[in-house]
Amino acid sequence: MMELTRKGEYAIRGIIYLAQQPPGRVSLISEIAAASDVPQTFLAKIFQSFAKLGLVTSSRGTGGGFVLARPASAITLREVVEAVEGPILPNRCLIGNSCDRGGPCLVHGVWRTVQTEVVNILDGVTIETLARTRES
Amino acid sequence: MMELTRKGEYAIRGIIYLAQQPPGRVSLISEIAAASDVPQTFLAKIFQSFAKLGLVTSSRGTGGGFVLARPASAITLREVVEAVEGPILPNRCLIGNSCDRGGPCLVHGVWRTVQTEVVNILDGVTIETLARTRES
DNA sequence: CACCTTTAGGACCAAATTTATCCCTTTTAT
DNA sequence: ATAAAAGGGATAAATTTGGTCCTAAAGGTG
Repeated sequence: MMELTRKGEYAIRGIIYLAQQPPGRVSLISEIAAASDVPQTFLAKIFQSFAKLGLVTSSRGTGGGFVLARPASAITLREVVEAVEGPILPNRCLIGNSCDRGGPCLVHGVWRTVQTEVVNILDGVTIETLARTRES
Repeated sequence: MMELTRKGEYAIRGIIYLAQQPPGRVSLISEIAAASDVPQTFLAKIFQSFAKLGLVTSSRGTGGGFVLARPASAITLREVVEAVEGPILPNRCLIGNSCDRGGPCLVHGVWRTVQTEVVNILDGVTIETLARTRES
């Protein structure tokens, strides 16, 4: 359970690739897709999300492509994951605290703890850190 | 992301109901389903899994039904969740450490941390605790 | 034994989600 | 103009989710 989907994996691979380019260097979606080993059209959708959320800057036409909108050290893994997978919510009842069935559910507190922990971990990892990691 | 499915929710509701019964009291699947507000045939499958894993004891025929196989204090939320949702694996690459694409993936360590944290949280909560919780 | 009750297990199915692909539009540089 | 790129919508196959249904097996009871 709790699995990241392909979309999430692709998103991470793609943005790490961008972070590994020389600062300011514009990358084509075709280039990122090839390097990250991700279907190009699918990755294009992912980067559209990134652009809408302000994680990357896109430009069209000749010489266009994608660049990080902020330093990689200012983009967290949480932002990247949530950009394509939505908010980290281990249980539906955490949305608006609506557990239904009369009264809050008994596991509410546990899931809130899980959510907080996972968010903290992912917030503590930047794309810069990942881009520099050699292994592990 | 990371959402528990209905199956997981139903599993938790069902086993908490069992834990709230007087010790040794046998419950019918129809009774548990009605009380937990879960489709009966679906819950039956869930309790089959519980029985196979030794979380509950089942008996057939007149007077049959389900009882906890151990004290509720000795059944963790993790066991219940994993019984129906499979192991807690935030990323596929944690299965056998096979990240593919030549070399371990850069996020491997992060996902392992997430996995460990979540497992620890869920291992720290017993069904007895949940059964006694009034709210939150 | 015959019959009823209850779980076990397999087959099946509809809906939702995932994992894409395709095509046309818009923007921009030359 | 034209070519190069991303933007955005429609579509679709595959997989997963969320069930249902039917028959079998096991265990009591008269």
